[in-house]
Amino acid sequence: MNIGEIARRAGVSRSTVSYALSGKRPVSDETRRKIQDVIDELGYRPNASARALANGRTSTIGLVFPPAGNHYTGMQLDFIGSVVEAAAAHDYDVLLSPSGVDSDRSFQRLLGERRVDGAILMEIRLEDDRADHLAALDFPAVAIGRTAHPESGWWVGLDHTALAAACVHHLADLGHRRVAFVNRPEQLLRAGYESAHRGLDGFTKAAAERGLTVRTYCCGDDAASGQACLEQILHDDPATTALVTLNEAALGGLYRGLSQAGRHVPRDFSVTGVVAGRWAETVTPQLTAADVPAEEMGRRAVDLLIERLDHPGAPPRHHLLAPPISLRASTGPAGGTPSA
Amino acid sequence: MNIGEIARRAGVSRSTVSYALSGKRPVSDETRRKIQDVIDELGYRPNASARALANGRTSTIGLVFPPAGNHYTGMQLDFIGSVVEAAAAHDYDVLLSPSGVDSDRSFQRLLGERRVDGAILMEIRLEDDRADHLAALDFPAVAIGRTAHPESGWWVGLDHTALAAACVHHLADLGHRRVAFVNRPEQLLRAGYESAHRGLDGFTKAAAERGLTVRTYCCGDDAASGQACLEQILHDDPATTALVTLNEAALGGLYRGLSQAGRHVPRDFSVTGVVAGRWAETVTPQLTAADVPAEEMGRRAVDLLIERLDHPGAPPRHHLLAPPISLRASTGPAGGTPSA
DNA sequence: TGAAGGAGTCGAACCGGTTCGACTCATCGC
DNA sequence: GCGATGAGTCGAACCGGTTCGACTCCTTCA
Repeated sequence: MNIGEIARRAGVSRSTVSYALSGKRPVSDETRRKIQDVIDELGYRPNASARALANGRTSTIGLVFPPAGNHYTGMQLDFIGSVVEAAAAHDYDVLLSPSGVDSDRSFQRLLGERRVDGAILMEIRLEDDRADHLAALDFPAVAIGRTAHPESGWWVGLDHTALAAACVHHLADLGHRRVAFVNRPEQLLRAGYESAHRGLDGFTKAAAERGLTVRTYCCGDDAASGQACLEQILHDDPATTALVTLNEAALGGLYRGLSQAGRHVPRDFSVTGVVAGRWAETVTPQLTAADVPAEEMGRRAVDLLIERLDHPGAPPRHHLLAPPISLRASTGPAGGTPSA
Repeated sequence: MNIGEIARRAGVSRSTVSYALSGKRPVSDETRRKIQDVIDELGYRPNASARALANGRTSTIGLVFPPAGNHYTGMQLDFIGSVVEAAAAHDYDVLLSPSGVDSDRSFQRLLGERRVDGAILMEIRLEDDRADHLAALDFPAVAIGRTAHPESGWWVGLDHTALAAACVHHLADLGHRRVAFVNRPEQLLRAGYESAHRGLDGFTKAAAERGLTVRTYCCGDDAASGQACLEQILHDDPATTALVTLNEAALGGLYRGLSQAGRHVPRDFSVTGVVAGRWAETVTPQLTAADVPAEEMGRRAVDLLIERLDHPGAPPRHHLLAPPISLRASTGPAGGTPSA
């Protein structure tokens, strides 16, 4: 069941078996065939730990994902799925690492104990100690999201600034003048999550540019918070006629709040934002939104990481994506019905 | 940076360092302190591959999850998150394995190459070759779901039969007489997915028991399919006043279909089913449903697996869960408005 | 015809840990 | 005063691969 056993049965040395498998030195056809027969017969597969120990590569990448205590959003699910799939295509496995409460500990496991060849980071912050740490170690990593200093790193990012601005322009073009912004939870904003910050930034600037009256809100990642947030919005300014949101998980709650306030979407109230496409389609009316290309981002992150692993010392590369707004059914001209 | 370096700097042998770390043999306080100082100074962590090679355990469990080509449902996301979290609590990492198109290949990676100590299987089928294969190998595995022969295995399951029946009884108690069942996609039913089969079974039997008129449907895992399915239901029997579904991802589409057909939930039409709680709460009105305790199931699966790893040869254990129906807002008495 | 070179193979060292047997040295009981 | 006991330590073997250097043939070409 190990390489020695194969060698014995095939009547060759262990190194010959190794070379027959790796092809790193020539092996005669006859020998190769004999070895292959034994391998097929016994169903032999080389031990991954031994191989990793010998050649220093684990063929595994780490996926560092958000604290498990929080809810996961559908977008994160899409990232995970696409990363696993893309990694498999390159013959890499994916090790999940919760960068939760004790993020140091799991980092130590991944890097210190050499469990992975490289890492993909999710839920990036503008000032991200994990990213800094990895950069300082020159450890092969790719971020999904970009820090405040994006030039020096490897990442795949979404241009949240531009996307939020595009949402504002879309609403302004439809004649909306009083618009709310529903962000991720306050605790994430305080922690410096880049999507929350850049999205807010893009929203604010574009709104100023178009002379809109705006209010901005943080909202928990669940339906109940979304509903509460919407009540607050209408309480603070009943004349609000539209909102932009980054908060996928709150979307259902926002819709519920609107429906209970008697505002029809899109006749009385327009909703748009930045959300993964398949989740935008689950609500009624379907959400007009900048669709987060989660699958593409995961795939590109893996491709970049593989490239970095294959070419150590290569200069940093990155992709900044800015998908267009998909027009669905949740936005319409302002003033269909004057607000109560 | 390896154990020999630590030993050299501390002026002891490699084995002493190993014993100081593992505690498997006594080491004097003074020696232990010297070693610890060196370790702290250098930030040493033992190499996981070397350790795995030497003691035969990787401290990693494999999570075999569904084909990536399909959409993931929120429930699956919850499983993944809770499994990772529970595994971390036991000092295990989680390796994701897509059991996709080429499920043999990734199985070979996991088991043949000894990348994991044990495995957790998701999306179980009644006749599940993966489960059979693992059982034949006596490989430590725990299924989330149960096959047609549940006595012999380790698993954490949901009593879909009872849950679907409970939904039927709930609707029958409210006076509904014509009820539809919306299952997972036909391809999954054909493949023998246990939740689809047992759920259908429980629905059919309970409906017969209560003398209901029923139709059953398969429905794709997305909103568009849900909407189409609902149109079909009302086309086939416009007098239908309620439905039971196992299809979380189609839920938004079903609601949209109802709304577009002018059926108000719950006044004209009741909806219930088996869905993870936090997703039941994102739709409006919130879904009265048997809440899938995804988090608990993931946690219990990990606990069982750890137990099995720690006590090889222990007799099979399992948990069959049957959470009660959470009454929310999507069901009501039949006949509120006679159907058009 | 003999040196050069390449194909094919082997043995040994190595990767970085763990663990077993053996050794030394105190301590203790009789 | 001496053997038994156990704490503390070391060296060597081992886990299962990879890789380097060296060796043997067999061709090829001067």
